[in-house]
Amino acid sequence: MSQTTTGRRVTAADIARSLGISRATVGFVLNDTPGQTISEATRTRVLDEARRLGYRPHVAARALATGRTRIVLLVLPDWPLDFNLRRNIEEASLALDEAGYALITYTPHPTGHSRPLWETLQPDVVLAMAPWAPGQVESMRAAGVTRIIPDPDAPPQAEWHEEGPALQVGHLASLGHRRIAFAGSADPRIADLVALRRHLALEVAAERGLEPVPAADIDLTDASAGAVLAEWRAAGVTAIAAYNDDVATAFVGAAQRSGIAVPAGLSVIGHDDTPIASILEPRLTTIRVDTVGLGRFLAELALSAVEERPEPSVGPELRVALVERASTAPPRAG
Amino acid sequence: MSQTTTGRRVTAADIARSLGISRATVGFVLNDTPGQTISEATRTRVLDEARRLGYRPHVAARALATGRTRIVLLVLPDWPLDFNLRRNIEEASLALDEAGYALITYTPHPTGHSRPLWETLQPDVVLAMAPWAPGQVESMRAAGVTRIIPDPDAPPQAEWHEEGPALQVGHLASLGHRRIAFAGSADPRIADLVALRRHLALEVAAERGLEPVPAADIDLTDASAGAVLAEWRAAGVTAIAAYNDDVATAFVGAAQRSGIAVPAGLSVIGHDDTPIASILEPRLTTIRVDTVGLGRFLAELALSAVEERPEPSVGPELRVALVERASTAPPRAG
DNA sequence: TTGGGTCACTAGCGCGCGCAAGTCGCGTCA
DNA sequence: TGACGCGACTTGCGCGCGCTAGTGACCCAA
Repeated sequence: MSQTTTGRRVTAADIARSLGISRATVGFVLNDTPGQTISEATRTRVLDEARRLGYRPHVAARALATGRTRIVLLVLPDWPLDFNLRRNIEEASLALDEAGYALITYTPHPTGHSRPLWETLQPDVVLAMAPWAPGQVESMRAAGVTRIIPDPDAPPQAEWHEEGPALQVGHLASLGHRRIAFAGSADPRIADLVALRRHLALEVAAERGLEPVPAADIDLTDASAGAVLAEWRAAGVTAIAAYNDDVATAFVGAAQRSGIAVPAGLSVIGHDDTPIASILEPRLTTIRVDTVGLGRFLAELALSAVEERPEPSVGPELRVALVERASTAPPRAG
Repeated sequence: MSQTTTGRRVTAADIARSLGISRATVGFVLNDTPGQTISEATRTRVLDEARRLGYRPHVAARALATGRTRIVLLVLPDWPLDFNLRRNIEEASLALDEAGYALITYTPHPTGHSRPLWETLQPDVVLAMAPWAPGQVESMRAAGVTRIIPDPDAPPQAEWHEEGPALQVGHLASLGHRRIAFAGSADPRIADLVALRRHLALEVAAERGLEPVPAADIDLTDASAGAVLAEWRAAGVTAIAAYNDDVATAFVGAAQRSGIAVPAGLSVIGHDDTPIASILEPRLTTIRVDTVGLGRFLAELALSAVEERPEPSVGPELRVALVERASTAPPRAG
């Protein structure tokens, strides 16, 4: 028996009426309200009746009464959602769900004129993975959103968890490579992240006293990897650190097409450990990121904002890790 | 001056108080309530004051009062969101926004145990692009969702707007090709759509009295297109109709790698007219789908459900169109 | 016997909004 | 002159829920 039978939705008042008790009692039981003592008998009667009637709290009514919507809005950049990000979001969604919050993802489009979702949804928290664009913060504030992450008032701090490039370069260097190149993607939507990883790679190379790292961004949709590779080979490059596994794949393909064996003649290391990395021949050495941990961290961040407790610190389990496979090897002697 | 100044949110009552009029009048003005006569003077005073105070209606309160959330939930399959689909959604979102509805997209994940979004959001309409999975409909009904599209009670009807394969085969046949192959994608997530397009292609070929169409699904992540192509060539295939532009691209690449010129030695036609189609060399002949029209149609479908008016019929502008470029040509004589 | 202190509840307000029903003054027409 | 219609409002309820401020009944110590 549920609301479909009666046509009207089942409310807490229905439960109370059907049991001959007050609405407040029902509310206390259903919410486990602290500071209220309810006899075990009543408690189970309420719970059973709620189940029997198919009761579902009315979210709008609850939102009106509490002043919170229990919605977390995750603003995504206009990227192609890569494998990791998707798992990430899913994990965050799961963790938030357990805490009674719904995670909704949203990609504002520059050309679209539709009202941003934070106006229509009035979420408790708005979360983004990249810095806010100008105007967004004002728009959110005007819409009544008070909890915004990253905090627009805080000084810009170091990007999260970007230790992959250091691991890539470190690994290649420890194998004995001296001339390493960094390969990015030319997709304009991820330009910031590409630039960041490139910067970090160059930095680490300099610290380790390697020769200057040449860098180039390739277009995955054309054959530009081949041309870049030829250039780099001419310049004596023996290893490539790629922005992600897709870019790495493009270079492995280009190498094979020009008769260069991987890893004997060229080492390539990817980033993200996407499924393709372990399928490819040779299997890709890459950087694994802890998507599950990252997702939970994201959820924790949102919850800490809405429940006003201190921000979680990045745990050690969020660290990235090197996954050594078959696409890297010491440079050919001589 | 807005609610950020006072700390509390601005309500319609604030406007009324500040103007010395009743809350109802404010409501009538703000909603353009039909059947109410409001003097022009009062109307502008209310509107001005609302703007001055930075009034935003409280969505939860409105939802509680009206019984509708003005949310449309679009359930997406676990596909990689291709270019067209994204444009599609964006257009639908825009059209719905104009009508005062918010479009939220959601991908239920089989492994995720989080509550489906239709339970937490209580949307007015739930919309999907593919048939419902078992259990989903029950879950939605239990959550109180009454408007479900496609209607689970209606007999399964022909899929929307799938005329692309017929156009592909028709075009190739009219160029003089007699042995045409259909190339699908092996991605399991889009297996249904691939199967549908394959089926339609075979059907049209049979109708046109062509020789039986060989078909194969390739994995875009490996080199399987090359092997398939070799086989087809041996069987006398002169043209390929591809599931989408990506698959077409894979075959163009495979052909070039084995020294077959496109379109002189092999015709390839794609589907979707993604950006890559016009960039590739040779530029891809493909099928353009009216994403904008389709998006508006989707929005119209949702609105018709929520406002209980008849479903829109598919307009002629939603038809697919052949985009003739450089990857198809008559077969080589002899 | 009385006062105080649990325990297990109930009465009822407030959240912000939509809207049905009522009010009041003013012109119009028989 | 009174009935009536109409424009321009106001009064007030209800949506479903959370939760504060009670209210009895019962027990126990003084």
